[in-house]
Amino acid sequence: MPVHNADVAAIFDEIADLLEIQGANPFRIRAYRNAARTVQELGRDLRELLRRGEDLTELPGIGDDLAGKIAEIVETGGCAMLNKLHKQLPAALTELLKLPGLGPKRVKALYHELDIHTLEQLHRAARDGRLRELPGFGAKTEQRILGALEARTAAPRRVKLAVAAQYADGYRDYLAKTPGVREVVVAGSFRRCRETVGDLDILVTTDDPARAMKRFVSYDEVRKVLAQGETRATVRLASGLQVDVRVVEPGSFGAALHYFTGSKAHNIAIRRLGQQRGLKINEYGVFKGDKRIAGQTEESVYASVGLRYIPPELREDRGEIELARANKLPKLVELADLKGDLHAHTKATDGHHSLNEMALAARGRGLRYLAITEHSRRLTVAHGLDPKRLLKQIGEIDRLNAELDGITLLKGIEVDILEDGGLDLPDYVLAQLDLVIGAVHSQFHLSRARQTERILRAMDHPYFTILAHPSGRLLERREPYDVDMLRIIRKARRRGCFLELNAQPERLDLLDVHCQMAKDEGVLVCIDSDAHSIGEFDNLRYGVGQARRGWLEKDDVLNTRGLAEVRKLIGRTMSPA
DNA sequence: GCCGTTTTCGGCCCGACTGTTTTCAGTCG
Repeated sequence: MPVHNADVAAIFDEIADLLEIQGANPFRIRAYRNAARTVQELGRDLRELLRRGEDLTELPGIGDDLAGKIAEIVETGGCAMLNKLHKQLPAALTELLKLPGLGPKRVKALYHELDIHTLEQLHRAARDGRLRELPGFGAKTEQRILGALEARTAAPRRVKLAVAAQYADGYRDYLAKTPGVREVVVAGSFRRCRETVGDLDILVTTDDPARAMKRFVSYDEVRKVLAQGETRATVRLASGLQVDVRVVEPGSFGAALHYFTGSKAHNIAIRRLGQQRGLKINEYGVFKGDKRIAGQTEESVYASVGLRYIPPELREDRGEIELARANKLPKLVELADLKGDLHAHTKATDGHHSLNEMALAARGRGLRYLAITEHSRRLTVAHGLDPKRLLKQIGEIDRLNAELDGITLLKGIEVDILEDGGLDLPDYVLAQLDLVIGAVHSQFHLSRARQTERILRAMDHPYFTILAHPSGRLLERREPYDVDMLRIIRKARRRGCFLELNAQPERLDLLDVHCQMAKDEGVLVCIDSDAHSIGEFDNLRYGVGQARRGWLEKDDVLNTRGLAEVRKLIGRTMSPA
């Protein structure tokens, strides 16, 4: 079985868990966790890096020891150190750590005092009232563990960004109406535009903290108050979503917003910079001794450590701090930069609105061009178009364009890439289109080599313009297929094709790390709604968020250009080689 | 275990809330 980056990360995380239960040096534990994160988010395959003989110690947080362990895991699939730990502690203990209220100290106590090392044993002991006898445990802790065990299968862990937005907007508006409240901002991974969020983090500044806190916990969607203090509280909504609120006085707004936006890794890096300058940075401000020298705005926090303001989407400690110091941060693309959308469907296939309705809706969003790209015949569930129906639509688009004012429809197709890399429609039809989007909708489980060859071959087709949703993942439902993205991106550069960043909330595909890779290789990305109805043009905002997480600037995005230039760029790829 | 505009050794971010205590450890973000 090939070893993936995620497998290496899982091993490092398990080592960290077990070391934690053993009470090892916390900084050593953190080193394993940092390495797991680095590997997970790398965007390039460790197998490839090793094969090319690249030096893994160049990666942040990877030194000689961890580089050696990565090589060992990639080669053998296992890790001697983890095996050794398994001889000392049962592997299942790491499952216990995932329960709320159970950290390393308590898990250690459970194991040594009660010989508990599985969830089943824990469940039995909690029911029998044996947990409360342990030092550091009590009746409440026992109840909490029991509750967590019994609710375990319920409530999905993370929700898609677009779903979180529905809850976030309502809660924010409700809090903003509280007397005394000045600002309400949804921070956390939501503000950083992560594709999924685990909870909502809301920051409130107010002159009357007690009143704001009281109002927070009495929101009508609150099912349970999990914690409540004077400045911080946590609730669970009826939907299962967890929401944290933090209340600070207005003078701390910037520092609190920075702290509450994260990411954790970014915050740690910033605080370390502060420390080096003799400053202490916390959620109340930046302090020199007892004196607050910054914190009213986020800009002031960054300035205190000699940095330019860093947009939330970049705050992942992936190199943004070094660029901010050198004043070389990218000027990220914005929603208003988009001039068109190159992927949409109508009711001719699986969409819900007509050509005209889609055109008017797109124009209403300020777009100047919209490509109609139906599915092709092979996708029968979507009522995909055969040559005859596609030719008919081409005629309809030509007629409609003659009438439309302020927007132009482009003629396209989202054609299936067949298993052998061929396209699902004949050349004589594709030749009549403005653009051809190729998409993988079947055979997701081919080997890496075959899947990559399949896509590369499709991209060699003279009419191929854009690769749709390049990884194929569906959040929470389907993992990305195994492909060599760097080869695909380099092929796109040679062929003059483009990669789509599909803005559907469950896709958000191109992934952020691959956006960066495309940018580095000089390949333009196209942010498309893939709208199946007039409301789905809203999704472009999530596509832009993802692009920003991928460091893309206006010039890195194909459809920030006007129609004439886009025609020129896509026309170049359409001419048969 | 990593790392270096003070360092190849000695550091490594910082604070709130809960429950079990009777001054604080553990957990969480």
